[in-house]
Amino acid sequence: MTTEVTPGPPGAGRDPDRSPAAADVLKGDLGWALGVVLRVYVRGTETAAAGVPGGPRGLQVLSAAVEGTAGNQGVMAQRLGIDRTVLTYLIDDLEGAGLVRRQPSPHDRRNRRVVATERGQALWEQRQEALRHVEEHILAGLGDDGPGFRELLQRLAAHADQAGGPVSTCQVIGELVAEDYSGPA
Amino acid sequence: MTTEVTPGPPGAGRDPDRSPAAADVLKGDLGWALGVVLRVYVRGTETAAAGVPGGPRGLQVLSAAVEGTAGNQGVMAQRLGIDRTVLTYLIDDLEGAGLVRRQPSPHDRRNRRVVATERGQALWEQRQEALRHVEEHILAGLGDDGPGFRELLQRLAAHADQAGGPVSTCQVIGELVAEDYSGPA
DNA sequence: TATTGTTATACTCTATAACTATA
DNA sequence: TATAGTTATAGAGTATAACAATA
Repeated sequence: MTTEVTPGPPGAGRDPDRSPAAADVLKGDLGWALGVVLRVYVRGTETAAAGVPGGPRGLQVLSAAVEGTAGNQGVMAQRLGIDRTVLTYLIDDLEGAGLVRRQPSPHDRRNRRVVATERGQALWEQRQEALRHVEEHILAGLGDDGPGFRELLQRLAAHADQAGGPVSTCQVIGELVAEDYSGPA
Repeated sequence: MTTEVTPGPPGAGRDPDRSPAAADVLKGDLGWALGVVLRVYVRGTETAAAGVPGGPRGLQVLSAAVEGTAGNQGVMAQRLGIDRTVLTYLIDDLEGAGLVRRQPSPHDRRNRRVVATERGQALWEQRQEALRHVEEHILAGLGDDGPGFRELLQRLAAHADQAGGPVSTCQVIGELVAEDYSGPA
């Protein structure tokens, strides 16, 4: 069973496959690290979101509804990082389950405020407990530094949430990118 | 243009839609924060990965190939959090572009080690620079705490990467989950 | 028989565009 | 005319299952 354990430094082929500092490039990659943690998180919340229509994402929509700071579906979609059209389906299902309700805004009847029903509120509070368990279980890997990490992450997210709207994110990168490698050699 | 700015505390409907502490539930949500940051990251890397077949994920595969600690495609897929079958397609495209190469293991000819070609290595080094720019740009939102956050995140990811394999992630959650809310009231 | 990788197919998920209503 | 939301449809993405090669 899996006896191949990288039996030492291989003799290398004919061209320089050896990297100058290829020790743990992935571990140094911010995107990889974020992906790993996020995957573990959503897998943990899948259990906590059992029975909720949209799964973990549906539970997030419910959270946004409980929060009630969305205003309309558009900003809620942007805040959650999902398309407006798929949010429609998610809300449809949550509304069908009696967890949320579409409340047309009296000021601008095009806008619809998504609010949690009494039942949705109760369910949210119940599952919130499970979510805290998952979060603590994940952050336990950091020991005493868990709360510190949480605070930094939230600061970062709050910052990125504002700046992430338009293009921003550095135009300078384009300078470094010239050739196109999609074609064969 | 968007004159609806939440004109103060609304008078509330008939049932208690107001939450006990619904101020910023999303900001307290670890999953939401991770998602926001990850989205900003991948959007930033899309530019840095321009021309690379698989986009940001293809660049990640290339990184894994440069690292060379994968052993076979299966563990690489697990490490990158993608399905083995889709990894096949990604490697196909990268190989077609002359960036990586499938190297059958001499010890177990079922295993294929994915290694970067000279061209892939060069491209990786070039784009690595752009990736660092993106990461620094994101972490700049934390000021002096950027490096600290990076270190904590990497520790956490390395930890979760090991424990995330089997089920783990808390069985206790299941106890809290009983009813099914997928059906209508 | 078990495992690695590939392939084919079906499925889900996403997003583009067209439509309704409100402004 | 412009915007919010919905709907329909096409497209991308994903995963299940069957297969070939190797152990």
